[in-house]
Amino acid sequence: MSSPHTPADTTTEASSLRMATFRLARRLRSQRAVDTMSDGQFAVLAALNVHGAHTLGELADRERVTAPSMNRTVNCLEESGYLTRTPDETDRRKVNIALTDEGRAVVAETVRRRDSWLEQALAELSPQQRDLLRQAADLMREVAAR
Amino acid sequence: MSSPHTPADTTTEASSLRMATFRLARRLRSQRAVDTMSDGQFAVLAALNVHGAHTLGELADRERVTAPSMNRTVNCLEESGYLTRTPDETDRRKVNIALTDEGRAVVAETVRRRDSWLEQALAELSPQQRDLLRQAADLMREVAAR
DNA sequence: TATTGTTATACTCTATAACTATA
DNA sequence: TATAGTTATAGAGTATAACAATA
Repeated sequence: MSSPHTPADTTTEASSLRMATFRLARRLRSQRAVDTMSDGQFAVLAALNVHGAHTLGELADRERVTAPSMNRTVNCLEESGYLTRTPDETDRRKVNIALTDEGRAVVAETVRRRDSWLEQALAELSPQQRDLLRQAADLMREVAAR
Repeated sequence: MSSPHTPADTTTEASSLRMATFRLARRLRSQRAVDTMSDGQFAVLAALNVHGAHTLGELADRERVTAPSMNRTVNCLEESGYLTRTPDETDRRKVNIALTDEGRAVVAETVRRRDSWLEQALAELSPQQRDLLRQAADLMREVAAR
């Protein structure tokens, strides 16, 4: 047992990493209040930017949302001119979704803006600490892919 | 420039950590699909559990939501019997919000359930890798507190 | 008949504005 | 008059169910 007002045993390895992850994620999310795009919208543009064109179903699976939800998000991004829908040549039920040049530009700008706060925070750490976080990021991706 | 379908320079230190953090946070969040409580509701119970009683405004500030939003969340948790509202003795405009025994129990149970997936994932890593993540969690908390 | 995408509709969470009670 | 909390109402995002088009 610890002090009177901290009765929870939040000291396990997993709890510590879970709480740290949620806290940093929340902090990063609050930092992007400057731009108007939602997390979900940006995640779609980022996925298209990194992995190339997707069908609607592929995007929905990747982002773990339903097809109607993804459809709404894609509609919004299409209206904004950030992506295009093109019927698939070989299977005309499918729709290929791809970034426009403007979409690519908005990804680059959003990444730049979102990362600037984190870059400043990392700059205050030692080279050893930054290297540790770099390795940790790889492990976190590995764990998340499980 | 890199390969044709990966035009973004998402390879900076900050981008890598940001993406890994969001990805792991999303994975952890999806893993708690078994319980009915939302992230926001659980965060309130966890804050009360760790830091003791709060007023409504303090909870809203801590969770970075508006007072009406927090009010709704607190209403829901009060109906479920997880917390109590008590008018403040010295300033009767304020309301002190505190966990019930049932609230404390549900925090402990939820933490246990949410962490079990992560514990299994961590068990597949080497002791060195787990130690690295332990240190990284401390650094992430430090960065988030900035 | 199965699959892909879309539309219709409802629910949850959050926000702003307006209101009540107390300082 | 200012502050803490609450209520009223609206907007964003997500879900399930139903539908259309194609394989």
